[in-house]
Amino acid sequence: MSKETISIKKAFPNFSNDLIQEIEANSSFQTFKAGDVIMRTGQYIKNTILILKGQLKIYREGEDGEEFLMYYLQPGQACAISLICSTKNQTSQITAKVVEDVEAVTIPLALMDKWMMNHRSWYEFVIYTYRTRFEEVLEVIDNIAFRAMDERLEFYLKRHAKACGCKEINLSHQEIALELNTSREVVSRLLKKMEQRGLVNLHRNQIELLM
Amino acid sequence: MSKETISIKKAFPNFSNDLIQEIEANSSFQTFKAGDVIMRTGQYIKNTILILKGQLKIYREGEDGEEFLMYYLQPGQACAISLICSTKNQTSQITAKVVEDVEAVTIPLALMDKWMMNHRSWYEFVIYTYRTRFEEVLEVIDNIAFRAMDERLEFYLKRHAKACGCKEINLSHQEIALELNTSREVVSRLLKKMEQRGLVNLHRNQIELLM
DNA sequence: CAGCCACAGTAACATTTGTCACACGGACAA
DNA sequence: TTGTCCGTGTGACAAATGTTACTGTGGCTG
Repeated sequence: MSKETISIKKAFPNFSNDLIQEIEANSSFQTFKAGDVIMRTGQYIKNTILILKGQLKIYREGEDGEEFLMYYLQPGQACAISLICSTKNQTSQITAKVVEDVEAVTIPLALMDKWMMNHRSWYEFVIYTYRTRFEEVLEVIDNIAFRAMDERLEFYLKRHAKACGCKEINLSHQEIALELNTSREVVSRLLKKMEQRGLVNLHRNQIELLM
Repeated sequence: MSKETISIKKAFPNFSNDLIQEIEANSSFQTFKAGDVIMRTGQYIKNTILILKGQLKIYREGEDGEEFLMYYLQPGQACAISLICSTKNQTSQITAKVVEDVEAVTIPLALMDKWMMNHRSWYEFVIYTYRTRFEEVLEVIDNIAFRAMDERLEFYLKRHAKACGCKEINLSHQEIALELNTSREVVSRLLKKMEQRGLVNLHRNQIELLM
């Protein structure tokens, strides 16, 4: 068994052996460096990307270059948007940026439809991806529609901690401000209040979560 | 050809004859009155609903009963959420309320998977629904993330006019405020400004769009 | 007609968020 | 060491939005 097969199996344990063979025969293995932008708003989507290793963030871009974080992609996941856009020659509505170096396989969109019909495990994966991403996006809407910045910041920090699996968040206030589409000063202000409430400890380039 | 067959054919022209026969054999025809709540946050989803006539609005509910409009459903459409939740015994994340009296067919979720495999036109419909709803939700995120209330109000009015196909919007300021999750006074204020800019004419219970 | 009610307008004020200006300290390089 | 960034903290102010309170008006009903 090739090294690649093993890592696909590991990241996507529910895929059938048939499917994994097909993936290997038709996909290309790629790596991306932290900071790379894999997909950009307005670009045509030609491939679906399955993440084997690393981490991506998916965000929406405003007209004046503002960012707005939607969610993270991790090993065993795929970009719902790229799955959705498959049928038509669609342009991407979002931007994907590498957070941690990524290993991935890219699959030509043309195969999507075929696999949906022929591979039960692929079908289930796609439906599952749709569902979970849709739910995630609904949660994002809740946050910006119903909650003020202080709650959103708290939510953001918790989500980040969960994604990286630790309580130390190594981000500058500026970076956080970008992802929440607010300003650094506001983030500093709110973090200071959180520190006073005993929810975090603040260090240079690091926020220690106490929740 | 039964009356029902005709209206399904009309609302869903891309469905194959086979599929329509299956729908008729397995679905139940239902009507709902304006104001009815068809689906509510937290409820289990047992059916998919295909709209034949009328109009629904889908919104998200906040913890304190706030509403937040996501999109409208019209004839020829189905609730993406109900399609998505199909596989698992999922509870609804949204609420659906009837705007104009609705005629619809409801389909047991159990058939979804089967049809996905056996009916190409159903498969395409589902994928198309996913895609368009996802895009719509992304647009909603743009609005609340990047735009101030005045722009959101403008967008809301335009969308509403489009949905009802006319330039006269028969809504009170209070109703609009609910859907945008703001207060009536704010809506009044902004509408007044829009009137001064010559974008609308204001009447009792009616807003006339001049854009 | 009188009374009631929903809708709309508006002033005054509180709160939240965004913006500008500037100060401080650590890290690092010349 | 000195100077230069970068990240952070903070005060002062502006703008947008939420809140409270009150007014007027039209339509409906008893």
